[in-house]
Amino acid sequence: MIQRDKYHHGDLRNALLSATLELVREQGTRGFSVSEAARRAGVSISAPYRHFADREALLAAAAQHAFGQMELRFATLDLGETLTSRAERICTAYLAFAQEDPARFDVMFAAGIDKARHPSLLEQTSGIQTQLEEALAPYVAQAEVAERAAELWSIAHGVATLTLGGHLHHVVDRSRIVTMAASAARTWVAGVPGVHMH
Amino acid sequence: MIQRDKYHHGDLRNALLSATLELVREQGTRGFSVSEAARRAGVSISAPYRHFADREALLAAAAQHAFGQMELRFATLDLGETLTSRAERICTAYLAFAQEDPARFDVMFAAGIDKARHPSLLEQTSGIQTQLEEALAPYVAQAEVAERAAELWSIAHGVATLTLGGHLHHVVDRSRIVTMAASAARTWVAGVPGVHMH
DNA sequence: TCTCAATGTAAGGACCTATTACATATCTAA
DNA sequence: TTAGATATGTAATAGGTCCTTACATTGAGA
Repeated sequence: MIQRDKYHHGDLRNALLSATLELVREQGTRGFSVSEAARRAGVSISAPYRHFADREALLAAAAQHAFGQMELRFATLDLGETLTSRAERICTAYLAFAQEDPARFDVMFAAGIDKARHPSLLEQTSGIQTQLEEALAPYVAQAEVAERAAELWSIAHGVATLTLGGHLHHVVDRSRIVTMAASAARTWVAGVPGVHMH
Repeated sequence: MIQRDKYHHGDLRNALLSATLELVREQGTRGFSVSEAARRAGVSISAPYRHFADREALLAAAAQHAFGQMELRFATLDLGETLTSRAERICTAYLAFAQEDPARFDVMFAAGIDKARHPSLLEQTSGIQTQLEEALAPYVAQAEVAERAAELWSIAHGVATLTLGGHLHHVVDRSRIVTMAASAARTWVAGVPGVHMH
């Protein structure tokens, strides 16, 4: 909630992005509404439409920002110098990113945004994929880097989404989820053939 | 769309479940509405509320039905007699299940259903987990069966959700997704320690 | 200083959820 | 057979959402 005595907000676009994440945090992606975001930013219900074409565009912008954060996270991650450490740290970092703010992760992957209408999201998806490929490149045959990166991503993404969905709650203790993710990555690495040390 | 000249529908509950899946298929989980489902079933807008407490309850019932189908699928799956074949076939079957009707899969995992309000979904989740554990049990140390099953599930789920989200589109050719899923499973199995043959 | 583009508001149409009061059909037991 | 009682439908309505259109205000540059 921002104090606003002026007619113009000053930074409505960002205020709406914040409110969006806040709302998703409180009520889930479906609970989010443009009206409520406007209300929290202290402007009229129609003001957001000056900045975003429609409800989905606002969600997409929030997702875009979140993808940027994820990319930054990976870019500044200490990967280590073995395939095992890299796979493990990527998996655990991915999971941590999801767990430290589930709403942000949901906006990226579970908000039902139509990618055909927001192709920039798919470009950012490619960005993540590229980062993974670069991390694996030194340890994996050139011809299969892309698919191997996708495999690793799938493992990380699977653990993250099943956990956030609550589907592993009865299986793996909350405190052990991270070690399970690392274990999955380690186990997978052990099966990756290659001349380089693992 | 069902012909109905009588005052009572006769099988409204099931008609609504069908309409729900049909709508999600056409317009996504967000595009679905109770009103439209009622319209397609040929009843008044308030009729569905005789059978389902609210919109979410209808979605949850559809999800429950879908979970049943998945369980049946796994129950009738030829697993083979090696850990490799089992992991591979589970992964590819999971992916096939998701791809042959993405809407059904989305209702299960991406409809934003509050599991606290619909705990039966989490029980069915446990059912799936149990099936996976039983498939792995002969090949994996007793103490780690649960976590290993969760790892395998994560791989399968990760490939399925990333694919349906379109995030692997630029990476892995549509026709190769299935082989990639199998590859991920195989690679993982190679890292699973155990006295039994793989 | 004046003007214009950007950014806000107000009002309204179309749709959705969910509730309440009422209508009709079906089932059960005397 | 028939009279409730119960299940399942409708109509009407309140309140919320999305988004558009017409109008208001402001700030920044000519």
